Amino acid sequence: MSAERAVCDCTIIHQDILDLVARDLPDKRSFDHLAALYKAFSDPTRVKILWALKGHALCVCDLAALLNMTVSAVSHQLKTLRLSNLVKFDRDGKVVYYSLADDHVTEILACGFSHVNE
Amino acid sequence: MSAERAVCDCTIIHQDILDLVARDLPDKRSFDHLAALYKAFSDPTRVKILWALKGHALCVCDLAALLNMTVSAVSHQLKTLRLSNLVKFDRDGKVVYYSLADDHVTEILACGFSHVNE
DNA sequence: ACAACAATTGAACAATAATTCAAACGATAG
DNA sequence: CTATCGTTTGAATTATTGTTCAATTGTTGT
Repeated sequence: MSAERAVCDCTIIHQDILDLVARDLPDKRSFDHLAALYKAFSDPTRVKILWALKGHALCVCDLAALLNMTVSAVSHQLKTLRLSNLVKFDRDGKVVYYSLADDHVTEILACGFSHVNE
Repeated sequence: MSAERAVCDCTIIHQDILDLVARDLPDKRSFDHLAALYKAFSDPTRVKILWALKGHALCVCDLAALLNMTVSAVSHQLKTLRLSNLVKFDRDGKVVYYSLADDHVTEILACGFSHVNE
């Protein structure tokens, strides 16, 4: 009775393996971070932006022209990329130049891309 | 006049670099696939599932117990992982065992995880 | 100070997504 | 055949998300 019931109402079939897996499972926070990282890559527009920034720093206007999107839409996406620490920016007068934050971004892009072209 | 207006109403600042970037930009389809791949990894529940399956094949009930979630919720997520070709399953009587589809999944997991623990 | 331009922001809207609940399916055991 | 168990499915609900539009910020040139 009472609220002690587990969420899984099945017979746990492989308790031994479960314990084994659970023992060296990273903590919740790690998984949240990992998922958040992938989420930043999970939109076509954002992936295109990151890909375009791989070689050259570009301004918002360049990206908008390249992707055939409004400056506003691109800027919104750049903000989420900023908050995920995937891009950095440099202001030069009125123009803001975006570039990749570090080499990890390129690596993750390459990693996923090599999977897509199996 | 008329509808020939580009989406970007700014002065295009770096047309030369833009042409350069645009020339060897993969096609739209590639980016869609890439984003879809990352999207499959973009949920904490799914990442946990994939991580747990890294070493051992597990049944739905095991996963539900491990993640402290309902069997239904886990099954729904397994379906999206199936549709993304990230997991495969094997039926043995009433029990369905899930495992990773191929080594790429492990690689992508490792790639992201190494970035999270910079 | 003022106008012009690049970029950002916030509200609004439509589209997606994750979980819950109830019902159904598939396989096994009695 | 019926009951049971593991799993799947569909509808419903709540929460997020990507884009648009209008307004604003920040910088430069006159």
